[in-house]
Amino acid sequence: MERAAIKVYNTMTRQKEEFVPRDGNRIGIYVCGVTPYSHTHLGHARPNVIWDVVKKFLRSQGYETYHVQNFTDIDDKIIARANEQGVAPLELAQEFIDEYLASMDALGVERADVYPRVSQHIPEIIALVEELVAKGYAYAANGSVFFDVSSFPGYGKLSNQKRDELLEGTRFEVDPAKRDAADFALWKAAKRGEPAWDSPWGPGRPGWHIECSAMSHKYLGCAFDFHGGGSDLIFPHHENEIAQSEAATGEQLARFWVHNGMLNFQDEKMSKSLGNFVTVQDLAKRYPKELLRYYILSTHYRSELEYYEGKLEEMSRGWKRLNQAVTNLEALLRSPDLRRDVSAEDEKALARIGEIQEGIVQALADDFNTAQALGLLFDLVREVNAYSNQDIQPSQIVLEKAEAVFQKYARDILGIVQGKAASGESSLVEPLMGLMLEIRQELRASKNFALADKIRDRLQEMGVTVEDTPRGPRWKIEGVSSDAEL
RNA sequence: GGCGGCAUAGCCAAGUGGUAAGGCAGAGCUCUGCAAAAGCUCCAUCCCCAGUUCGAAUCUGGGUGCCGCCUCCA
Repeated sequence: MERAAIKVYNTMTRQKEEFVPRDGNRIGIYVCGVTPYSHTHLGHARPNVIWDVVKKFLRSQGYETYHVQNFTDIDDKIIARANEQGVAPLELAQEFIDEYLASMDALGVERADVYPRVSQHIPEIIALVEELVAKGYAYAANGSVFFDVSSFPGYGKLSNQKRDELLEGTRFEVDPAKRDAADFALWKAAKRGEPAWDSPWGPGRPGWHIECSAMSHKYLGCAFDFHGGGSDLIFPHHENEIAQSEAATGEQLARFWVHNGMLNFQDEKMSKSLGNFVTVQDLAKRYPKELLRYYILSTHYRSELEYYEGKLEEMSRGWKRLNQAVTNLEALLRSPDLRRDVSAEDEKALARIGEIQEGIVQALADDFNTAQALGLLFDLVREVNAYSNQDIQPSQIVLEKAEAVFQKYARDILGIVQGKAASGESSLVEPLMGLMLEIRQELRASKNFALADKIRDRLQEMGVTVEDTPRGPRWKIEGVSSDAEL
């Protein structure tokens, strides 16, 4: 198949670069996951939905993807919270991991290929720390091991930080065991009451960044294709990962660094520590997942995205029009008397649909510009609605072509249009509605509008909308094909 | 204090040198028994100043404002 040239913005070089996979068709992706000590919120949903779309798009272009996402299930915050609640830290982590995965399912996000956890990779982590010590990049002190930042010349290359200026204006207390304040822990000596593992330096546990170096290397090797995460991870997390990994292997950690913008709530970053979050579980109960994705994808992934109460309701108006267009198109496609030929007018329509499709591919290939793709999808909405409203009978060929574009991009890749209404559902509804509308048509024909309107009103009260179109009446039940009603 | 990023209509949001996509809201119109849906038309010169250029929202310099990171964070 013909592939579009894919360009991706690389945080490392601060520009868009053409992307070619490391190994032919196979694309290795590592996206930083979460520290599961609290609820999964909308801010977490963003990178997941974005990468879900990226993966699906890349596959539609004929690539294979291998996606790794970690869980940092050993961490100060987990331990602190577990102690508060009197449960085991790993138990607490498991609880939030379950919620996290359920949240992603609720958003229609495809699972990663592997979800490695720190607690299950202690030997790999210890081996990596030992290697760094042996190579002179790290030193042990008081049962802990620190990375010696001065030993790695490239330190700061991702975030553009200068080592001398790093500590200016910092607000935290420096561990006295460190030789330099900028050094960071690879291994932390155990304190009482904390989970600990045996190591060459005594009982302890991994520092924050080391797990990503150990696990990305285990599952993806060196210089894998994409390393992703929120822009808040650029420093220190990703900078430190680079130092650890590249010092140990002598090779590049990842080829493309892809960072998504923050999701703001009332002009502030939504985050667990600020407590200003809305959980995915809660949102998924209130809104269809396709609407949530539509909202997230309506802005380019590198920009900030604003959330506020009522935002989804605002978004839903346009989103409904898109969905309705697809639903109507599919209903029309089922009607028996479509033209099978292709007129000169049809050729023009086919050409326009083809242009739109090509535009969507180009938009997604250009740094995954979902916002632009959405705009094009609305062009298609208008095209299709206008075409279907013509006096002449529409051509099946044209409708099928448009439907295929909606199916592939709006449904399969972006996931912003609801699935086809479950056909054959509820045995009686179809024929009963058919009968009802048939009678109502007869009432209208005999100008008994009062009764005809009463039927329509009463049905509306029950949640069934009836629309009289030039091609006969049409009915729909709100949210019939969704998990939640709007 | 250091390092990034952003600033486009009432709101949201694409567009990185060639004369402003798209969505929501608003106004008018068409279709319609009515309603709904849909379609059509209208609705901005791109934070400010100074440059470069035949030509800039797009490049350069200087302002102003906002956000993120430098502490856990997607």
